[in-house]
Amino acid sequence: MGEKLTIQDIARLAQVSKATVSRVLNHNPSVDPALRDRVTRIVREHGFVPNVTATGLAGGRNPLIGVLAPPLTWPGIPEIMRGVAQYIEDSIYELVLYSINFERNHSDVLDRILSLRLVSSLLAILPGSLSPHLTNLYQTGLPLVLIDDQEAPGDIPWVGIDNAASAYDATRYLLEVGHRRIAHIVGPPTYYCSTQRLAGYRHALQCYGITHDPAFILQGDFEIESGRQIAANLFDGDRATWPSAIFAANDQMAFGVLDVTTQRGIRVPEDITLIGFDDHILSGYMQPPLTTVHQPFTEMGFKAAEVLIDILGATKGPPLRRSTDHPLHIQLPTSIVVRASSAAHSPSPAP
Amino acid sequence: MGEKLTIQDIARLAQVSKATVSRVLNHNPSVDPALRDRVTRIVREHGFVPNVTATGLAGGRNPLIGVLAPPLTWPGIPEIMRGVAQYIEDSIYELVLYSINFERNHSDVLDRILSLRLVSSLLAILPGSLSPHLTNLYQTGLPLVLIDDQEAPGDIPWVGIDNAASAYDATRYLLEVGHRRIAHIVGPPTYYCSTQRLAGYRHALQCYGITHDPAFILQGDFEIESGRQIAANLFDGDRATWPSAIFAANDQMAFGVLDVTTQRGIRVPEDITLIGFDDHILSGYMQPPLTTVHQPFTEMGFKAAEVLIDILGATKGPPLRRSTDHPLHIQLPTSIVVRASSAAHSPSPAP
DNA sequence: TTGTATGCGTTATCAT
DNA sequence: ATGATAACGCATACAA
Repeated sequence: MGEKLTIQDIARLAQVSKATVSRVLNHNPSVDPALRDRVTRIVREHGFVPNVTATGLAGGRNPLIGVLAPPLTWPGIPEIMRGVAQYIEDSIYELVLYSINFERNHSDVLDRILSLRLVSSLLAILPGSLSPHLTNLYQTGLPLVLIDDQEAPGDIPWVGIDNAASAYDATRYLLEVGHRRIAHIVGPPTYYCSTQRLAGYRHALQCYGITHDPAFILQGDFEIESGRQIAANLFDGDRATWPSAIFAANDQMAFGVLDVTTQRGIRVPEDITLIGFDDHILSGYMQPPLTTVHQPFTEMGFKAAEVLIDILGATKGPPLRRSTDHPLHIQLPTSIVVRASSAAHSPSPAP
Repeated sequence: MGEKLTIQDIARLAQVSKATVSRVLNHNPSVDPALRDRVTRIVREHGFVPNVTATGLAGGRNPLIGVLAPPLTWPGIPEIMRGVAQYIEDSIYELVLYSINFERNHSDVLDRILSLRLVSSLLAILPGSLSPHLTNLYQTGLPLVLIDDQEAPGDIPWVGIDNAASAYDATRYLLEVGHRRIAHIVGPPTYYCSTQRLAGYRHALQCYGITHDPAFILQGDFEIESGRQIAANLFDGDRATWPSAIFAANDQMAFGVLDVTTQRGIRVPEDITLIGFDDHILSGYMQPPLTTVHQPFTEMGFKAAEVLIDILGATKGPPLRRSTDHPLHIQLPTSIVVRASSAAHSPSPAP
């Protein structure tokens, strides 16, 4: 099993030339069926697997997919990677993981990765500051798929969710259980997902004919601490000015809000209803458990891997054949996970 | 930046032969300092990086480390991977991730991985049923490091914790705050860590002169449901028979216990004190937050990567030079994280 | 349809 | 100390 067989050995055993073995291995149609079977049998019998290194050198392409990912301890990343790994596992590809540390890595790291010529395709997860560089690389032919909610999707194949629609749904959910005074804690304004979620929130209010109250739009930064400060500030005000519900643009900020309500004895959802976004793995364990918008992280990873491998499969060696259709953007559906932070009752009977 | 320079190009630019450039690249001492500088400068100017594939084919070794890991959504795995990635990031190596699904993968998958000859070294995390196969491969020269608590460490380089000592510490902690009736929920008996933790528990009781009560040794299986059932069973009994404290061999079983205490209105820690093992990412968010033994997952990953790369560095090409010392086993220290499940008035941690 | 020969980019073994 | 040149294992253009 562990012997280092080469294509030469198989050729000798099958009484054919290396070239023929190679053709069989690569499913070249111009090979006699009988011969093909004989070679195939011997290959299988000996468990021969072509040396990836040699194949890569000779043929150009190798079955390696580079995955650029933030630290695996970030929320949602393990779930995404699980999906990626799941799809790749059933393919002929292998996964080369580049765990990037945004505080230390710059675009030269990306250059080095590609210079090694180990991987010739990339699946980038939340590339952040690397985005512009990746765009350049894509223009020059690098097969690339993005999972990114910080930048608006461009020409690059992209997998994600519809942030505006999801935020619309979350807000409408609150409206439908009777809330009319709904605040929104916004994420960093430079993030695409922040502005989209804000837009969805606004749109929902508009649809329900609710006049927009600027005091209910609260600027956060996705960190738990910002949720804490915003809540403290809000609850410092006269109770009459409080909203009856808060829609936080991510779960972490909602955690911050919960921290404050717990400290001050403000009841959730009786005094104030709370809904987050992401379905963080901790959300179901909060006190009370947090209602939130579930992001299908695993499915996103799975789909992104599928898209990339599709692109690779369609490629007949360099130069890469690019579809001239509109850019490939895949939006996966989200869903609202109702938990106790919103489930108790409606504050006022709906009309 | 993206041009495909070869060693030949550099040779031409530096007016030397490929061989010399190769020597400079590989820090071969037998090269004229002046020449070396000239070549080095040109290499840097052009950002030349040798093609990994070609290097691997010609030289045998490549800078690739295969990491065999369970699904990234398993407890502790992202933390371990974070440590692994952190160390590898600062080395010349790259990380090839093989996410293995224990329900589907068998040892033939391992064979295939090695047959590809992509990676020639492995870092295996909780290899489970792959252990015997890995042992064979190690015997035949595969550079390998294990992070595994299911099997007793053998000849293979190994990174982990001292389960017996850690369980001893946990039990002693309970004894020192006054408990004398301490139950232990044991993990699967086939796991090395289970028997070690049980041994540590027993040893601590012994040291405190406490007679061993078989009724306080409860057989679980590391799953949350077993904790639930054991607790239900325990609390069904006469209150006089209850222990005053429970030491669960992992946090998940402790979660199950907490589930039951909450349902039945049993106060923790007032009525019963609880301590777990692992410091699961959810433990600090339980109600009440769970006191537990912290496993230094990130450090374990970091250290394991360091050990493997040390081994690789000591290797002067195949055959691998093996140290004849005693097997390399590294035990990292654990620590007890005291939270409210064992300390009545400890503040609840901020998320 | 099949075999021969060349090349992929690098390292290593010879010479010089 | 440096330069040719032969591997490394495979794919492929070309010849047969």
